[in-house]
Order: sequence, then structure tokens, then C-alpha cells
Amino acid sequence: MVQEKLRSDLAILPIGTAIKLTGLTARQIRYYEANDLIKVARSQSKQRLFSLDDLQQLMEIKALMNTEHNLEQVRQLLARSKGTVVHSDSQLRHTLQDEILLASPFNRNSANYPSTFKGQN
DNA sequence: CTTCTGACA
DNA sequence: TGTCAGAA
Repeated sequence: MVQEKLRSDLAILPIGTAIKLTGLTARQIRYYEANDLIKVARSQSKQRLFSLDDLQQLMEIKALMNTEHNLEQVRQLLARSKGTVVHSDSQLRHTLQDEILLASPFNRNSANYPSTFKGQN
């Protein structure tokens, strides 16, 4: 028989579940969404609805934020991982890790950089 | 009770 | 990022 698989693409989980399953705070999840790091479905009453894939996505972001805590960089790497077809879970992290090292060290327009590093952003 | 948005001691 | 307010 054709093994039915879980509809991991269906958005039905409230943020409370996302919080418990990802370990992130509501603040963080909303912040990431506001910055286009993740697209979250909404119910007719504006309530956010997450799919298991979304939670997986959040875990990716969580891991990325742990390495390179810069929203812009994470956004770029994430956008690319979307189009890159194959990527197994651990493989994705390594790929992203590499890209982070390659495209991130300190290449910001050195033009407007005081002298000291500030917090994250 | 849970979630949403906006704002800031 | 935390947290509080006011509304849904």
C-alpha cells in the first residue's frame, strides 16, 4: 500500500505549539517572520498557522542565528537553500556553514563603520 | 485562556 | 529580546 505521509506542509499549528516544539520565543518567531526569514500562514482571524515544515524551517533559522546572528545573512542563505534542490538535513547545515564562512567574515561596507563593533543588529 | 500588534522603562 | 497594554 502507498504509505501515506504526514502532511508536513499543512499549516495548522498555533504559535504556542511552535514555541514548545522549537524552543524559540513568540518574540523571536514573530521577529523572524517580520524580517522575511520565514513565511507563515494566517487564519482568517490573523492567527499564525505553522506547518511541520515551518517548524523545521524555524529550527534551521535557530541554528543559523546561533552561528551568524545577522538577519540579512541568514535571509540570504535561507533563500538560496530554497532553490538548491537536494540538501539532506545535516548536509544543509554544512552547506550553510561553508557559505557563511565564505560570504560573511567581515564584508560589510567598511565605509560606515565607526571603530568598534556594536551588538548584533 | 491564547494570540496579535505596537511600543519602550 | 523581554515585556506590558489593549483588543480580538
